[in-house]
Amino acid sequence: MLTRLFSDPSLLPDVQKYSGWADDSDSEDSKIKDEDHDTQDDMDSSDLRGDSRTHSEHAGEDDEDDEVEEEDDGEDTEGERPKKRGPKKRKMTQARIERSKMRRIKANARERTRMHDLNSALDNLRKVVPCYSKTQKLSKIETLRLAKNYIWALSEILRNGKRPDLVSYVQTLCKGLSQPTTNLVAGCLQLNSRNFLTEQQCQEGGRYGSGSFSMHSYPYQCARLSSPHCQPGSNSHPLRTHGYCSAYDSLYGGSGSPEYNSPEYEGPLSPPLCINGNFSLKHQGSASPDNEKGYHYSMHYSGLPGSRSTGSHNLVFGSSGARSGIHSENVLPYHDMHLHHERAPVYDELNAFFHN
DNA sequence: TAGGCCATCTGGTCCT
DNA sequence: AGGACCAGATGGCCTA
Repeated sequence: MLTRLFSDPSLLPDVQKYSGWADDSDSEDSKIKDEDHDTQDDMDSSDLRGDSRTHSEHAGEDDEDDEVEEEDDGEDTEGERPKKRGPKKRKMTQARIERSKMRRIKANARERTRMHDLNSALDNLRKVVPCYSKTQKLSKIETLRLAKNYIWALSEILRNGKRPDLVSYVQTLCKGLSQPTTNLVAGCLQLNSRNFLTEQQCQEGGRYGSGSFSMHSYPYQCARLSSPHCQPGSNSHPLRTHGYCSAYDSLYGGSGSPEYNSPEYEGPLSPPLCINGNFSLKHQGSASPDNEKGYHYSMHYSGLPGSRSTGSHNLVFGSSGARSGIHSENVLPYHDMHLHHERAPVYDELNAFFHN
């Protein structure tokens, strides 16, 4: 058991702590370590963790050490006080202490991997919201807020069946975001944040600074920046020379700037939008656990008014690609869209739809 | 230096 | 019984 633990890197931090490997002498860890070494023989569980043990710790004990400690200190004799109920305290033998430590070590390792999984899922989310940078990541809370706003914005687009104006689109995206994140989104969408700050954000502006926005200050780029059209210097647009590619422009075919309306611009969607409601994520060949799980996201807009049929055009939004006229094979999974930078046919349809 | 963000540990609770 | 999930505590790192 111990051999397996020591050979498992994920368990090392705890193993180090409980084995006295940690060299941070005044840390909490070392306190626990010292206690362990000082009072192992007659130590109660509270010596190990500072309070009572959990039920699971009781549960892990064998019959071999079911010695029961003397009930309190003899105060409740002769019926002066009712006898305490519940399981009697068991003496902490050396073996029990060791088992307790091992349970804690394993639980810590599980918790670490759980949090790592959560963080990798959050990283995947960062890649599909409008602002993505490997170098300067959005914080967790801002990622969630932006994702919520983005979903809402896309839902509104589908519900209304028409493209919103840039300002309201960005306003939706930035609702509830901090000023720095608002600036970042503005950077991605090529807007000066002063142009679209909500009234509330303007009132709160003092918290985050002047509200001014500098393209040069935030190296955020859209998820599809590696596309030739998003590469710095790929054309003369000053924003592009700084490496920015507008998600809005990608989505709407470049309405934000006249030059983007030129036919040769084939800016890809960023982040990916899948019209038939199925959104598949395949990841790059990492060994992340997410890969093995084969995420498949489904978004159903059928409940939204007008989402089934949007009037003058023939697009029907629903979970069934066959019914919608957009076949599922026409929709590249996220992996393909991000790695190969090819336009899926559905993008043309989408752009045509928004250009009507 | 204060505040924000994050990773980790920990104990409690719930579920299978 | 053991694992998943959660929230609180703590300390480190970074930035304005």
